Amino acid sequence: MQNAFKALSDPTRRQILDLLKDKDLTAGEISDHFNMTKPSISQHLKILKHADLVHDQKKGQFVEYSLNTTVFQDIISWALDFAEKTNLRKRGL
Amino acid sequence: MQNAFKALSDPTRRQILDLLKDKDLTAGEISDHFNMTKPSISQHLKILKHADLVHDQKKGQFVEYSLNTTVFQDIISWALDFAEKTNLRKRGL
DNA sequence: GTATTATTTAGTTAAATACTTAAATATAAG
DNA sequence: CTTATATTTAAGTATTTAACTAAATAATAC
Repeated sequence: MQNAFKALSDPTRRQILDLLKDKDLTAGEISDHFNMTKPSISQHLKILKHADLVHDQKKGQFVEYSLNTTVFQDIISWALDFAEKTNLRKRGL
Repeated sequence: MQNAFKALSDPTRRQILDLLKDKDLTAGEISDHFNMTKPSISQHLKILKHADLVHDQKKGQFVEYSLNTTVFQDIISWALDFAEKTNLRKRGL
């Protein structure tokens, strides 16, 4: 999860994740959604992959990207811990 | 929530949040936990405050910082949406 | 008021980041 | 095997970021 927050700090990468939430897409399909060169998007995909936020699979000459939900679940646990612990403490429990 | 991910991308700021999870602390008490100058910590606190992750309150000559859980709750909703939606879709529902 | 302590602001610098273009790799098609 | 398409890697550059020191602000104590 160390790299996840870094990866999530960029708006382009969060947009990519939003696209992948609805359906799996190839690198080219993803880059079609942005006013940015393919190499730039490729870099972003590399960072998302390294943060385990996406998974990639070769499909012939294409590379299809999909969301990996495990880190999202880690983030939920992390944030829940803050919200619960803090709110309990503030009520003096 | 736009600024929250940016704020969370820095390890020092996440450590500050970890400290505040256990108890409210003044700016000076926070900086005591780091090998870093007070101005540097002050900048980090400013960023956390601007991202609504912490709240500050003047206590005499001190400034006491505490966690604000609202953005953590937003993050939980955000991540839940990814995890749920994606997992349902992958099961063909 | 003057000095002391707590914190923030301003200005500077080094390192990291997000782009770009050009070249490399890999698969597919003729 | 040559050409075309999809994607990534490499190299360079401009912007952003995270740190520092020095100075400013604010509250307390004498």
